[in-house]
This record gives sequence, C-alpha cells and structure tokens, in this order.
Amino acid sequence: MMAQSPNGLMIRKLDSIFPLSDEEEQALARLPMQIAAYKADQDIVRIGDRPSQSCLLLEGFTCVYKITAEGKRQIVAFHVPGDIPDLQSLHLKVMDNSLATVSPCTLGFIPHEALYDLCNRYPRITAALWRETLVDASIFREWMTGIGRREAYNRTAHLLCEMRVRLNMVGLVEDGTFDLPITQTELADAIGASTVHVNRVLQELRADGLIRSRGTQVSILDWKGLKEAGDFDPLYLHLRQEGNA
Amino acid sequence: MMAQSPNGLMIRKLDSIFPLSDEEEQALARLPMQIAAYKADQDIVRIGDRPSQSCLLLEGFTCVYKITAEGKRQIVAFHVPGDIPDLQSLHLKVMDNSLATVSPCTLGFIPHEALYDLCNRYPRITAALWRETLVDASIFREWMTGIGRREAYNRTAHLLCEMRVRLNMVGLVEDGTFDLPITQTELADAIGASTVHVNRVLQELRADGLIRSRGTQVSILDWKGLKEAGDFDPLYLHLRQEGNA
DNA sequence: CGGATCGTTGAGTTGTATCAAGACGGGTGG
DNA sequence: CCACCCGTCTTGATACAACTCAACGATCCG
Repeated sequence: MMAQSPNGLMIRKLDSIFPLSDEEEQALARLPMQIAAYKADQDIVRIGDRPSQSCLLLEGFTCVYKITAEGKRQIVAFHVPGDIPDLQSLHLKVMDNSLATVSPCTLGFIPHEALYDLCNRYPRITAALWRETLVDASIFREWMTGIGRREAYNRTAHLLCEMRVRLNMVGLVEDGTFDLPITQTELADAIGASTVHVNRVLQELRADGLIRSRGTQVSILDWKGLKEAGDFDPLYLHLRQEGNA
Repeated sequence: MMAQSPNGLMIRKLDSIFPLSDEEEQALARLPMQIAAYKADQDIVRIGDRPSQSCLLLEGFTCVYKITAEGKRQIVAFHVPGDIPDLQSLHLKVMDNSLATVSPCTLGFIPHEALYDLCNRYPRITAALWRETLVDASIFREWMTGIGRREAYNRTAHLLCEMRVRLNMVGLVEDGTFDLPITQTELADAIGASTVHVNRVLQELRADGLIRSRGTQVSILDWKGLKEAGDFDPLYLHLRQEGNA
C-alpha cells in the first residue's frame, strides 16, 4: 500500500483520487526527484521566480504567502506531507506568490520537463494532477469566504478542522491529536487576524472545551462542536470517501 | 481576429496564452455548444450539483458564491465574457460553490465528454484549459490577501483595477470606461464588507478623483492613482503581455 | 404612478487592531 | 549547569475600521 520510495506519498495520494494502473504507478515511481532538507522559515521559491521544477512535500509544513504594499503578510495556503505546493508553476511561468517552510521540511524536487513528459504519456495522470490544483483552488475559495464572512473564532475553528482532516488523510492524526508546528503569528496571517486576537480566540476555543494544546500538539476534544463552531463541511476538500471520524 | 462563431471568444482567449495550431483551433470551433440566455440573478449551478457540462460565458457577468451557516454570502469570483466559470467541474464532480448570473447573460454549455475527448486528442489544449483554472486560483489568492490584509478602500480600488484589466482583454473597455453591472450589495459580498461601507468607500474613491460612475458605467479617471490605492500589480493575472495602458 | 430595487445618510455598537509590557520556555555558550 | 537570550505566548488598555439598524431618496419599470 504505502510505497517505500519518496514518490510513494504522491502515488498513494493520486491513486486515492482515481485508481492508477500499475504502469501509471511505475511511471510516477520513476520520476526523477532531488531530495532536499530545509530549515523552518525559509523561502523555497519567491514571487517573481520562474522555477523549472516543482516540489513534493515529504515531511513538514509549508505555506504560500503574499505581502501587501503596507508590509502585511497573508498566508493563503498551508501544505502537509503529500502535497505539491507549487504544482501551478508547471503552467504559470512566473510565481505570483512565495512559498516557504513553516517547520523543518524535506522536499523532493521534480523537473518540469519530467512532469510534461509524464502528462503527455498518461492523460489520467494529467487529470489527477490537474485535479490536485483544482482542490487547492477550492480550498482558496473556502478560506476566502471564511476571511470575508466569518468571525475570527469561527475561522480558527475551521482551520483546525481542515488541518485535522488533511493530516488524517496522510495518517498524521491519532485520537484526534496531531502536531501543528505553526506559531500563533502564522495562524494569524492565515486567518487574516492579528496575533493578539488569535491568542484570545485560541483561549476561547480551549475554554469552550473544543480543543487542547500542549506545545505544537493539538488535540480536538469535541469534533462535532469544533465542526459546528467552524461551520465546517469537508465537501470542499473533495475527498473520495469522507476521511473523518 | 475575432472568430464569428460563439466559440470564437474561447479560441481567441486560449490562443492568446500560447498560439494554437489551425487544427487545434478547428477542434475548438467544432465543440458542440448549446446556447442559453439567462436573466440576472439566476443560479446556473448550485453547490452540491454534479454537472455534466461546463459553460462558456458569452455575454454578461456571472459570479461564484458561497453562503455561510449564518446566511452571509461571499462572492469569491466574478466572470467576464470569455471565461469558463465552472471549468473546474470537469474534474471535481461535486460543485463546492454556486454559480449565478449577475447581469443578463448568454452562456454556451459544452458537455464534459466533448471536453474530455478534446483534451485526450490535444495535449496543448489540455494545458491551456488547465492554465485557465490556475489563473482563476491565482485570482483567489489575490482576493484572499486583499480581504485578509487590505482595508475596504484599497480592496475596492483593487477590484476595479482587476475588472478594468480583465474587461480590456476582451475589448470591453473604452477610454478607461466600462460597464460594470454589479450592485453595491454584490460588490460588498465580493470584497467582504457591508453594503453601507462599500457605498461610503465608493464615495471616497470618487471624492479622491480616482473614478467616476454613472449608472453601471464606471470611468477610471486616474489609473495610476487607482492602481496605487488598490496595491494592484497585474502579475497575478498572468497576462502574456501587460494589457494595461 | 405605484412598487420594487438600489443607493445614500446618520447614529450607535462591536469586532478586531494597535501598542506596550511582561511571562514563559527552550536552546546556547560560558 | 547555570545564566542568558530570543522567540513565542499572554495580558491590559486604548483606538478605530467596519457593522448593524433604520430610514429616506433616487431610479427604473411595468
């Protein structure tokens, strides 16, 4: 099931969307990939760059962010292992955002040429990768409606729900507990609030008995309650089977 | 230049990304398309639907929206003629948002099967369509950073800049003037603000000499000033050549 | 010439930002 | 192994952007 090569994570994920043939799996496994380790808080690609490769996140968390003219940062996406954070650069030559590590990370870089080849040979893999980028877009829409129309308390609950589901998909949740190596400042930049306010919101969530946190470990104490607080419906994640308990 | 068939709009747009061969253009022109007229404020597809076709917007404006549990609406995208508002449904079976007309519209519906066929035959068309969805995603990211990190005044200016550039791409701007058949309530739902506040922001923009509006006609009086106010950099639209004056 | 939709205004309220300072905690070097 | 330090978390006080409510004016249209 879980392939042993680094590409295994990607194969497993794409396969979970629509089952791939052996031949397709082997083609994926043969993709050239250059492994690299990153420390936390390092840019991987920057706005304006013209990357010639995309990366597969193997370990750790990354984020996509933009900086406004006033110097404020908005994090528009988080990535968990198995994600391909800058797959978009395959068809959008110039990066319109920056990509950075949030925690120490292991990344696998795949040349665009290899991906073009793969797509030309296997239309179903094209479809699977295309679909990946469409799910990313769906998450953007959901975050946008949260930032635009939900209050900080609900947005925070929503994000925690999403992280739980996404991490669960790659086996990184145990008993509703998972590692979330994200500072409150980063959380604030993601939900479009100030650090101070996020701090208070988290206290509220704890006081309401929805979550508990110890260091970077987050435990969801009341999944139903948290989903309700976050107005969370996993439809937008387009899972093949609902990956929640 | 401008093809005479309804598909001409799409051909012209895709061609402007990377030039298509005659054969590819003809394949696009042969796409079966069912034309339909819609009144303003009508749903085209709803969240939860499983459409078997995608539509090409020929005339008018559409928007994508979501409703929160509290009944608040967030518009996450506007579309102008030439756009394919629900292209995503080609690979995401269930709609995670609703699509509606904003003004009276003419739409051309294309069966998914025809698009699959086309993509299987012409990898470059696949790439062009994929790219379209990636640009949509890029616009989501930009809107999100606006809603999260810019004030309503700046967001409004930003949206006007974007509409100007996008409408200009399809020849719907003359002398910095264009038709924007969007109510202030819709504008508010798009930038994540209240109607009242949008009204006041628009007055400010007028008072600052940046725009003028008469009915649904918007004139940009100070393009440089508006871009500055909106912190607008068209990079995220991924135009092949900057389509601004 | 109603009637409905959309735009405009004023007044009061609130979510959230900002500023400032202190507490905690984990790593590093002496 | 302690002392220090830096990043992160926490708290309080104040300020403001934006929301809500409510009403009125302007248009358009049948």
